[in-house]
Amino acid sequence: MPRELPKAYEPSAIEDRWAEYWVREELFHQASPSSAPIAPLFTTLLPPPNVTGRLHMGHMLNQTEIDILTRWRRMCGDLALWIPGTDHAGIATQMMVERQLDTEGKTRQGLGREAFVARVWEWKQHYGGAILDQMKRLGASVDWSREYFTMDAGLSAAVREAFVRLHEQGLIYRGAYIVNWCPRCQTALSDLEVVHEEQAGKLWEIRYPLADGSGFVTVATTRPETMLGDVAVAVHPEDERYLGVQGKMLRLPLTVREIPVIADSWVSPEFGTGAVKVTPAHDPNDFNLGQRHHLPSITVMDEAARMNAAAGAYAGLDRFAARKRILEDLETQGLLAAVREHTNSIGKCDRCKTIVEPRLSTQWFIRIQPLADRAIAAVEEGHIRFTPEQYAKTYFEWMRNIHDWCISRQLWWGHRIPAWHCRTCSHITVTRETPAACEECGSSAIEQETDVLDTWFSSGLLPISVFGWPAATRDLAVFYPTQLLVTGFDILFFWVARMIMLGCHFMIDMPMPDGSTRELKDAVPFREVYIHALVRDADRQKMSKTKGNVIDPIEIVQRFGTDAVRFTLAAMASPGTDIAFSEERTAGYRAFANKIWNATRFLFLQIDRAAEAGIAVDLESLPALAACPADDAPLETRWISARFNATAAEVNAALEDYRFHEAANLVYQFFWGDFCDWYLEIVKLRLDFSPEANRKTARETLTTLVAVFEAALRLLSPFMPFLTEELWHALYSGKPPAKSIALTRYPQGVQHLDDAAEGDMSVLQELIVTVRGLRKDLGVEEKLAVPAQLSRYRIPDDLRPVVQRLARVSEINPVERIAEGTSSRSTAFFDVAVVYERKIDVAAECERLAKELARLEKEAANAERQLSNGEFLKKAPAAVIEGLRSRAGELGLLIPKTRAAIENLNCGNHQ
RNA sequence: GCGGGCUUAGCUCAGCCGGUUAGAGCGUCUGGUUUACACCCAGAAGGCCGGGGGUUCGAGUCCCUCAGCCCGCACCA
Repeated sequence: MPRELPKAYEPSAIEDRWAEYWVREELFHQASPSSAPIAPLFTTLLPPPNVTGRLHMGHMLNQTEIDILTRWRRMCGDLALWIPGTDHAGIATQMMVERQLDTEGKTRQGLGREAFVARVWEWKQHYGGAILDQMKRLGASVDWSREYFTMDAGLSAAVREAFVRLHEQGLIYRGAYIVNWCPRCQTALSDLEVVHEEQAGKLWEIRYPLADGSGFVTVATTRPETMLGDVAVAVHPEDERYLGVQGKMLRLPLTVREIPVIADSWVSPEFGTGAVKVTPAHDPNDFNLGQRHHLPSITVMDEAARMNAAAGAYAGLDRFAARKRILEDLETQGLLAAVREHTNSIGKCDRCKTIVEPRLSTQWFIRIQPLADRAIAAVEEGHIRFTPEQYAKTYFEWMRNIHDWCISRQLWWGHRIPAWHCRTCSHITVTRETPAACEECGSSAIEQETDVLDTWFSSGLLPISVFGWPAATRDLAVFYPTQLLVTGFDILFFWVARMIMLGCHFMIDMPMPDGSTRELKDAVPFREVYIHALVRDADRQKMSKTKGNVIDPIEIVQRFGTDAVRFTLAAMASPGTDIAFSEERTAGYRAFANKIWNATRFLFLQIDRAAEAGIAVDLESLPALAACPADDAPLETRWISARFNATAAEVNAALEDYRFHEAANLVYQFFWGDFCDWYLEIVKLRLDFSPEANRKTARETLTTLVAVFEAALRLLSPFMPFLTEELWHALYSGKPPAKSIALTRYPQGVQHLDDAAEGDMSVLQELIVTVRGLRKDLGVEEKLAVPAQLSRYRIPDDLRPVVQRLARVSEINPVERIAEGTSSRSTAFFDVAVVYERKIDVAAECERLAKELARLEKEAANAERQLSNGEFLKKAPAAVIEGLRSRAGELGLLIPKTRAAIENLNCGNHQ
């Protein structure tokens, strides 16, 4: 049956079809094995994108990397399981729906909690799948039957169980502390959800009069509006300037209150005036100070950061309006002593960029130290390995300075905290099942906590919850710990660190499948973490909506094809280095795909021609053939097999270490450089199917050609799954040995399969390239074949036509000595000359030779020096010395040759 | 303040455990429709590997230092 491919590679024509096929056929479904698995496991979780998300380059990089590894491991014979899902993303999703309501003139509050949450679910059903649909289109080889959502019933039950258990263990507490508060979202935030920005601000110095009228104490502040909540002024106990005022009372300006001057060594005398106002309700440090000195707290702002009744005349003003007014009033009263320029770092809400207000409020916290201790041990003891390694350091840095985790959020969308407040006795009941009455006093007047949990609480449980924890499921027994997590550094603390803490904490209590006690090494959620880089634009700028330099992966994919974009990301994904994404590069890899496409067309043409001559390729035995050609096979056959095997071995080794860029470049180099540029061109001469030709040669050549090609497709498959799937199916013309190339075996390869063939071939290649260069120098027209002379080397007879054809020479004759007056080149293995009447540019040639000679002499001197150095001979490895010796031998030959050539051209007279 | 990273060809980047002549893609220049491919083929030019010092038989690679750029973390009002 003739195989036909359109002339040009058109990715859009094939990709949708295969993407749909892979999902429809459930090719990547991985059930949990019923007995102990015989193959190694390869399990990984998709970092769950927000349901509100649209796919961006970061997702695409992440998915490309995981997919390459998963497809590779699967083809290597592992039980490969990649689990997809989405995160409910509390604040982000709530904001999205609120914005939608806003366009309808509605508000969340107007709707009420229940209706609002219903509305969010509705939104989720409608739009929440978008990002996963995009993922399907990109060919991610995930098990769709295991898709999760962090608010699914099962995962919600796990969340509740985890919360209750931590509470029972005394690791969850509730209390009034200063937290980061977003006045727009009107919720508490964890430290991680606050992003700090350096900003030019002011430091105001304000005079607080002594109550006895004996003068002032001048305080310095960046937040004058909070002064209305001041309860003291603090100075360093040994600060001589203030020794006299310690313990005295001050009159707080703009109010009728009097506050004391207290002494605390936390105050640094160098900063500002050395006197600091103390506002426990609006600053974390002041809060601590207040606790130490048993001071009251006065909250002067409401949830929206407007001044409240306690702010007296300023009540109702927004915090910044209040600041302005207060400064004006102080100025008027002559109490503003100075205004200084001051840069400080301002905390903003990660989601909405509103300036965060430290606020005293009652929240739920996790006592994190015990969890952190174990999480540190897990990495220290090597149970979890980070790549690149430096991230382990970052991880430790954070873990060792960790603060308790504020897990309550004043939102409606999320996992509601399983705690019930008793209106009668105000006891709080925390239970797994919704209680009917207060566990303390039995009153039925109980109400569930209105707060929900931080989104990262549920995603932090994913490695256990996706497998059915707290139940002791088969999945959990088999698949936990997972092998690998691939993610970006931006969620190292948010997510990776939390999974390690929560995973270790809960799983250490769960016995191993055989009933033995679980050790830390088996309690970790994953054994390896690979942190990938950031995708930037072509100018290395961070992509951002405000800059307008966001590259939409879908748009790029439409223009260049998924395979080309995947390959670009892989080829640029050197661990630890950000990716400057450039379209030119992607265009280059589409060209690569097109190159393979056309090589395939050539191949099919040959198969058809052979078939017409009655020669058939045995497709069934193909995969076995690429490995090991016969000893008496032609050089190019042995060479391409050796090259393929070496490439495959190196690709496997590179993937083992997450060196995606090396793996990709190796395949690229092999396919384009070795296979297309050399092998196909050589083979063209052997593929003679005419009756008078040697049919055995033709058949064997064709078989090797097809076998190597088929194996190379498999090698490329994890990187370019669509193209390879299409061509592989086409090769087998509708009768493939498997449902997908993704289910075939990955070539493992062997290094040094045939070094002799590689060595011989590289001399031949050098010869051809050298002659081409000579032809060019002599200005020989491209079409014209000219004679050449060769000494010190004998071309194998069967390759003579190949050299003639590829070097474009009419005849290449072995000679004793190259004739005088011809243009020649010498290498370590041969001297070759092209005979052509056209005069060469003698001056240019002399210059080239002079440069060449200088280079060779320098290198020779260098080699000489090393080889006469006793220390070198004593300490350097034998292979290095041997290599240098043989190179020195070559140089000893080349230098006189080059000198002779210079002589020959009479260069001295042409300078 | 603490921690980390980067600086190699015009551009974007590779260069693993230190080892013979530092690579790729793009761009540039020259010449080309040859049994698939102009999304192609052939050839070429282009590098004191940021500066300085050290360790070593040997340094782009290891150490120190300086300069420039970037990124995390942090309660200094």
